[in-house]
Amino acid sequence: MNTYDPSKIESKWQAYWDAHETFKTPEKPEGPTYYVLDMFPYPSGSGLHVGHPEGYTATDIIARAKRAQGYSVLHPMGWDAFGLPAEQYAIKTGTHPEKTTRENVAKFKSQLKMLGFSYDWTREVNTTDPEYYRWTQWIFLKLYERGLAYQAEVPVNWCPALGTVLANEEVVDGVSEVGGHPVIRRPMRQWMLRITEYAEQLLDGLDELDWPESTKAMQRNWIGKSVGAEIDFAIQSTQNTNSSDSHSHITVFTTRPDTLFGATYMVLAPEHPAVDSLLTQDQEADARAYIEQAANKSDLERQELSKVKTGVFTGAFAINPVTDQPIPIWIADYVLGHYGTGAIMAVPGQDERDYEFAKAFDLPILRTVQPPADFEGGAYTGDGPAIESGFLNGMHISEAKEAMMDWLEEQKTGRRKTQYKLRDWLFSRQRYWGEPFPIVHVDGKPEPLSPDDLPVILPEVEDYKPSEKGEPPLAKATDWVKTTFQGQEAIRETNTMPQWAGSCWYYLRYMSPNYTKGPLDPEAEAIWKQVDLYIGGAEHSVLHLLYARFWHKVLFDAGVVSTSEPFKKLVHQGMILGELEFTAFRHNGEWISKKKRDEILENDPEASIEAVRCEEEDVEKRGDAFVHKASGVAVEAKAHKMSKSRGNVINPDDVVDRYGADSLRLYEMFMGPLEQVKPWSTKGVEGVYRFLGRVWRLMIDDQTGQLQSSLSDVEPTKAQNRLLHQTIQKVTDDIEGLRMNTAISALMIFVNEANGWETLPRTVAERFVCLLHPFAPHIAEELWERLGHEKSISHTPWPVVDEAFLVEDEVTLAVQVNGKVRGTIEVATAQLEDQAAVLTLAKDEPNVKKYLDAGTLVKEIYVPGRVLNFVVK
RNA sequence: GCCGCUGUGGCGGAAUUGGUAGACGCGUUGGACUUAAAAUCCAAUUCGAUGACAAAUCGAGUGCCGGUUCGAGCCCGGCCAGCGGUACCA
Repeated sequence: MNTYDPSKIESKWQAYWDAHETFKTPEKPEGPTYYVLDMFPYPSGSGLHVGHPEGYTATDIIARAKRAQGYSVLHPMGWDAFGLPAEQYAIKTGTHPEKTTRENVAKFKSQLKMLGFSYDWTREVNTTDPEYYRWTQWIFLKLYERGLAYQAEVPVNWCPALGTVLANEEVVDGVSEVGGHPVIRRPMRQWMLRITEYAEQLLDGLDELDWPESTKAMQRNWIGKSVGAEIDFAIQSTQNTNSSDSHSHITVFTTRPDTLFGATYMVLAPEHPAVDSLLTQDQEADARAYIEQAANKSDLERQELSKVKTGVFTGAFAINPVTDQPIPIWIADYVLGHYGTGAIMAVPGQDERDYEFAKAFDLPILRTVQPPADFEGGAYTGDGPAIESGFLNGMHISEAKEAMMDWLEEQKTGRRKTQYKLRDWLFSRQRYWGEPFPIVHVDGKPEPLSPDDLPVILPEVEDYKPSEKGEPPLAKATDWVKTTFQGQEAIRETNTMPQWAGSCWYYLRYMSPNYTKGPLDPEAEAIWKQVDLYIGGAEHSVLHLLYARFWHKVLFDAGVVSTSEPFKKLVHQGMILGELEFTAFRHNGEWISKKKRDEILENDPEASIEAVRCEEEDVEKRGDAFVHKASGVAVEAKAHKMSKSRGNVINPDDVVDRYGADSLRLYEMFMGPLEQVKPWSTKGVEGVYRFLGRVWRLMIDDQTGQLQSSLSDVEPTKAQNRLLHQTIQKVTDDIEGLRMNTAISALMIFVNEANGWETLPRTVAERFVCLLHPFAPHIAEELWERLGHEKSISHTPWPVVDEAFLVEDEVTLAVQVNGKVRGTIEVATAQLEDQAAVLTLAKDEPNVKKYLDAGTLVKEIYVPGRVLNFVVK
């Protein structure tokens, strides 16, 4: 083995690491600790795609570098293995999901090992393992005990095709996120978690987190805090309402109490409980028809039809508490039943939606905030002095709000109120492959099991389908369902928990995966506390990350953990797209430009347009666009998402086969910034593969397989030391900042330079290998061994920068005239502070002199060591 | 619409604090080695102009328009485009 052959060295070192438990986490860490975590994968049947190794390589580099820097590192991996695909496969084929899961886990694990990640595999967790989910159930009991888990009959998103209820977050555009099946609303008895109780804390906690701004913004948006007031509107008594159980008043929520004088009508959601009692006889038929219609609309229809406002008058009136005037009460589906009180005061003068509705139904519009003179729109939502508003007149919005809320509270007809968009978490699913609830029902009343009765193990069932009625598959395990509780007959809860449950706390289990007295060992918790760095996809910005924060805060309040947030720093890796593709378009046999195509499609979405894939050599760049050489039309140049149907999927196994794991790792890190979306380039992989070949030949003579004769035990020269230490500094800083692409660039610069050296001092070579090792661990181990070391490089201390070597004798200084560089001068480092000498030197530079002579020197600016600028007129 | 992010060569991207724009890699071109090819190595490569060649010099240039500054890819104001999220949340 003389030339660089990744297939041989990679399997060799993977076997070595396994045999020596090289990456075992110290049980009793000394010195600083570092917990670096990947979002654990759902082990799907299709195996790893190239997106997985991106984040995993980044965390692995951090883990390896931190170990070398003397940290005790916790770097584990596991499986988020409950979930729909295995269950649907079971429904189709009858294969037990446990079997599918076991096989998929084995496949994933071997693929991860193939990439050389330094996980401590002795800490592997699997959410479907009864010894894991017993603690998921235990945490549920904690939630129950603290009043945070309850049952409710709620309208839920029922998906007939999947046979289950979905959380709001799992419904996208009215269809299921998984599979794209239609979803309808239907009331069912469900388990709920009171996440709303933690809304304020979940919001506040974000401020202290080192997370992407976009993710924090999404969570803030999701929690949706609004500060305002509740206002009670009395119902005007009339003889002709049709019900006797009359509501005496209706409460609305508003963020604009300052506009109360402009509230000219009121709107209830069709689901509002007071609707029945308000309808007058002449309005009843119309109103009931409308309510019926609204109830039957799916979410999708409600969204599609939302362009036009619809509604119906109830016949009843409410009294505006500040004007004492009666205002009509309407029903409309633009008011949501589940937000606020399900009723609003409509202020068409200052609210776009109310304005549209008022226009459509000819309701009075009153402006109570003075818009600027040039304002032309309908509703004015900006600031201005209050008008037509009695005691508020002249006040601006914020002042008027306070004054009105004070008045409402004095009158006892309203109160300050904070409202959240966040709703309680629908926590049950009618599925088989999930955690059973530790709950039994005695005479219809839920009873929590004792922690000693855990785990409640998933029973075997004949088939995995839910019943027609929507009963969960577990209901079919009749022997299991029938049980006793404290001597009484009882039936078990047959719902299971959603997939999010297991991932809400897995990062805690890694700290003490075999602990039997609780979800985690308090001693281990005291050591690791929280995740220092968490890397995973942005698609989990809200769901997983919000739910995990919620559970963590509950566990904090319960005294189980000592920190209030689970993930200190969070980074999302960007998606990897397919290779750049050029597409030309043809319409009726004629080549058309991309722009033309868009125009045609806009007028006629059905138009038949042929997309023709072009090779790179058939296109050229002209101006801003790429042009098809043969026809001269602009083509589309785009990297597309990888997909089977497009045929642009890159399989990591193939890349490893051809170039090795080190090249795949290195390439994925070299592509660009971690967080960024980036197109794949197979040529790029070849580039880093060539780099590793150069590294190999820098130290190994590929004729003989021996160490290069240039390698010797000599003292490094000044220049060699400088380059080495520059590289150490750059690589160390860049790893810390997760700038892997520029760290690799620094390694390349080193090798390019060192290739030209007659001798390569051994100490320099060794330290370079140390720097390379987190990125390309296999080749680094092999070179380290060949350099004569017996112990793995993984435990070799990280090279330290010696600043003394970074100092140069001479620096090149740019000399500008009027901000343009006109020449450079060499200045001895010692002389840099001597402004007069530097200026003299600069003025003598021939090209600079030319410009100085052409005008009058009016100003000299010198930033020592940086730049010199002459201003000439 | 609203929120967030991003616009730099033929391509992926550097420029960490306002101080020589284009590091590093890909591609391309030329050369060396070779009977030849592969592999490898060396050199050039933002665009344009001047230059026989070269050295060199000049002009333009970081999505667009304007501003601040001795100096702007970076700061400020106004746009445009793309990506992601969200959408009657009162």
